[in-house]
Amino acid sequence: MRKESNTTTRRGRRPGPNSTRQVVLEAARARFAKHGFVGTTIRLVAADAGVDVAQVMQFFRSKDALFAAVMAIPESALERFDSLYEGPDEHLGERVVRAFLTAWEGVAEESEPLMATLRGAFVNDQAREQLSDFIQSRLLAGTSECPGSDARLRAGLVSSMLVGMVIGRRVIGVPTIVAAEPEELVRILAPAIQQILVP
Amino acid sequence: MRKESNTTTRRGRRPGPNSTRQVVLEAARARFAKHGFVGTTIRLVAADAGVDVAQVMQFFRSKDALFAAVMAIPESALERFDSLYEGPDEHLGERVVRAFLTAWEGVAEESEPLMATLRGAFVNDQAREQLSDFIQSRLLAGTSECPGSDARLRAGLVSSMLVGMVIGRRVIGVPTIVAAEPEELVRILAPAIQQILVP
DNA sequence: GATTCATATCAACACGCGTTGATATAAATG
DNA sequence: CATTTATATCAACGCGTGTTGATATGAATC
Repeated sequence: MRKESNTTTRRGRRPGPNSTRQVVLEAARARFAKHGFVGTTIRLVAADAGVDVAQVMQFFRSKDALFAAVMAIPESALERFDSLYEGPDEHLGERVVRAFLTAWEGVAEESEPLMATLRGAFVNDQAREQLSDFIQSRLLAGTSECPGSDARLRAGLVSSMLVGMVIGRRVIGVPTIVAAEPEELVRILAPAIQQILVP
Repeated sequence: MRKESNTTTRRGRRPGPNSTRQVVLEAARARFAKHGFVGTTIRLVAADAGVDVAQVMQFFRSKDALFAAVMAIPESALERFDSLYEGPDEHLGERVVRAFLTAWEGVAEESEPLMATLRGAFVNDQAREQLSDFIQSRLLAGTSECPGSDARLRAGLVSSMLVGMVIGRRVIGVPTIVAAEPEELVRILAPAIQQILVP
């Protein structure tokens, strides 16, 4: 021990701006969102990022860890659902439908982790649990839960069904649903969702 | 040419009852339904059926062909949706919800191909198309389509959302939705579905 | 009994995957 | 300059996969 000093005396080269790590993460986000967990290979992600394969393993420890880093749902997406119950009750359905549409179809930084989670939920346990939690309790985050009611079930069903709509639009690619304008979806679905949430 | 005879004079051993083929098909159906396309390996199917791996490839030509044979949606499931529009209009929503629940949760012979198609739709193009067709036009099979209306979109949305509910129940495993009784689901969802279908 | 075809078994192939180790370059410190 | 650490590159391993070919057994026909 040359330099007793403190418990931590940093020597040698300092960590850089982690620029390549960021590049890899973005490439992985896009791949996972478009092709799912099994459809995405580390080799492809590395190629997309213009980086060696081993580099990916050095930054993230494994494919699962990389996926976990990708599907961490960003704060902006969560906030979108947190304040949903604030406002007039008669427009709750409309706000909920809009929240789902913009969260899953908005900017890539927000929608890609959600798509990755969605596609991964069929194959990866961590993604399945994350999506389960999201469906189960995200809509309820802003409400006051009264026991003995079926509010939990109703909120879960709404989330589950709207996720189903997103799947029809972004995964299965049902022509009619894909072609529909967001506003048209809101017009059709809002009353039904409203009816489920506030019976 | 020893025996000129007709163009087809069958010689040698006759095809048996294809009993093992049936065993393989059932094993594959169960595997594909529970673990999806990529989660199912030919070796596991063969093991389940107590059969050699090469046997599976001999009966069905490839893994894709085996999957195609599995996910052929059985007639009984289709009929369930064909006659849905017959009956009083004010109970249409209820009938539709019930049809989805029994089709996807009924006897294995009917529900397993549907589950296999559903899980495979995220990874296999053939399954994706099959599910797309199902969502798009199965609910409309019994109705008279008037042009210029959005009946197609509404029916597609209903199917897509109810598939979403099934996913929450059978794939993601959202606790509250899993625990719900089918009758409770009908009670909550039927009015909303009704409202979408007959605006 | 010889032939012909259906059925079954075994061993192997080629491929892509996630992952690892050895090693080279580059930058910041003593 | 020497050392330490961060970053990058190369080549390979072990494994499981779908798929194939050679070959044996069994039953129906001539």
